[in-house]
Amino acid sequence: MALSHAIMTALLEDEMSGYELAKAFDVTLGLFWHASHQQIYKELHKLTDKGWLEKEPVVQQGKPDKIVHRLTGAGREALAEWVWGESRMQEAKDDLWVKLYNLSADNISRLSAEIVQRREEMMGRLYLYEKIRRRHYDDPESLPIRRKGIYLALIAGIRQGENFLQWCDEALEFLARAENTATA
Amino acid sequence: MALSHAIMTALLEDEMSGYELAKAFDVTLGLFWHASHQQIYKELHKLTDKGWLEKEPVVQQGKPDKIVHRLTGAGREALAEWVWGESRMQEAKDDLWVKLYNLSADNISRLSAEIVQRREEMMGRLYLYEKIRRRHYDDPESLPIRRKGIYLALIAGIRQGENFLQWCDEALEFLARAENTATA
DNA sequence: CCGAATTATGCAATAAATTGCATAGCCACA
DNA sequence: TGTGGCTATGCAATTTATTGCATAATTCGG
Repeated sequence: MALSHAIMTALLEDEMSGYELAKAFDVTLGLFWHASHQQIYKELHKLTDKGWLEKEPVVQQGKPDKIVHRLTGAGREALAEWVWGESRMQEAKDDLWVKLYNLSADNISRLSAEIVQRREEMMGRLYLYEKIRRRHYDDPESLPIRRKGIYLALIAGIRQGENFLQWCDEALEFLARAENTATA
Repeated sequence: MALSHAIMTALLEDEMSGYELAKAFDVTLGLFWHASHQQIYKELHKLTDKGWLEKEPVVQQGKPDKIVHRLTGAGREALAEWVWGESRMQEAKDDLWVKLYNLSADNISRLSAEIVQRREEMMGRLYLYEKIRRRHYDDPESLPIRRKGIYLALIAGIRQGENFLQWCDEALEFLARAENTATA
C-alpha cells in the first residue's frame, strides 16, 4: 500500500485538502505517480481512521469550504518505519510494450502515431519538470537533506523521460524504414 | 485490462499452459511485466469463457498433466482490435521514488543500501536481456515485422535499465557525499 | 520409503485502482 | 437567469492485483 505513504509524504511539510493533494500529486510526483481524487479521498479516510492523519474543516471565502489533513505523530512514525522497510522494483506495465509485440504491416502506422503521441506527452511533462529542476534544484550539493532526496527522484524521472524521447525518435525512424521496405 | 492482452500476445505463436505462461512472462516480457500464476490462471479462465482462447488437456510423461491454451480466431481479432485502440502512458509508481522524498540523516544509509540492491537486481536482468538481444536481435533491419516490434520494446527496456544503473551510481556517490557532510 | 524440488492448477480474501455517478458552492459572462 | 468552469467531496460498482492457502503428480537423492 504505497499510495497512502505517498499521501503522507506530500503532507510532511504542508497540511492539505484532498483536492489540493490531487493537484500536488500531478505537479510534484507526476512523473512517478498519478492518483484520482476518488482514490485520494478514500485513502484520506482510511489514514484518518488509523490515526495517522487528523482533519480540520477550513472555511474559505470565494470558494467552497475544504477539509485539510495533517500528519500526526503516529503518522510520522509509521511513515519513517515504512521508508526503512523493504520494497520491490516495479515493472513499467505499459500497454505500449505489449502492443509492440503485435507489430504488423496493418498496424505499423497506427503504432507509429501512438509513439508520436507519447513523445508529445512526455515532452510536455519534461518541460515542466526541467523547469522545476532549474528553479529549485540547480545547486543540489547545498540543498538540505530531504530536498536532496527529492532532487535524486527528480533527475531520475527527467533522465528516464529524456531516454524515452530518444527511444521514440529512433523507433519512429526504424518504423518508417520498416514501412518502406514492407510496401516496396 | 492489459494482462489479458499480454497473455494473448504470448500465445500468438505458441500454445502454452498457465505454468509455461508464467515462466514465459518472466523471460520474454520480464522487463515490462510480471504476473503471478494465480492471476494468469484466473485470466485464462476468463479468456476461455469469452471464446478468445481454447484449451486442451495434454498428458505428459515424467510430469503432471497440463492444459494448453491456444488463441482462437475471435481472440486474434480482439487482440488486433485492442492494438489499434487508445492506450495511456503508465507512471512508474515505484516506492523508491516516494522513499527518496523522505530522505533524512536517519535513513540515508538504509536508502543507499536499497539503491545498491536495486542496482544489483537490474544488473541481473540486463545481463539476461542483453544476451537475448545479441543472440536474436543483432541485425534488427532484417527481422520480420513482428520481431521488429519486439526488438523495439527490448531496446527500450534495456536502455531504461542502463539509464537506471547510471542513475544508481550517481545517486550513490551523491548520497555518500551528503552523508559525509552531514556527519562532518 | 521419505523429504525436497519441480511441475501443475486452483480458491478465497483482501487491497488497490478505475469508472461512472452525484452533489454542491462560488464566480463570471451573456 | 442560466450555463459553464473551477473548487470541493464523496459513494458504488467493477476490475485488477496481491497474499495466503491448498492440492497433487512426478523425480531424484539419501
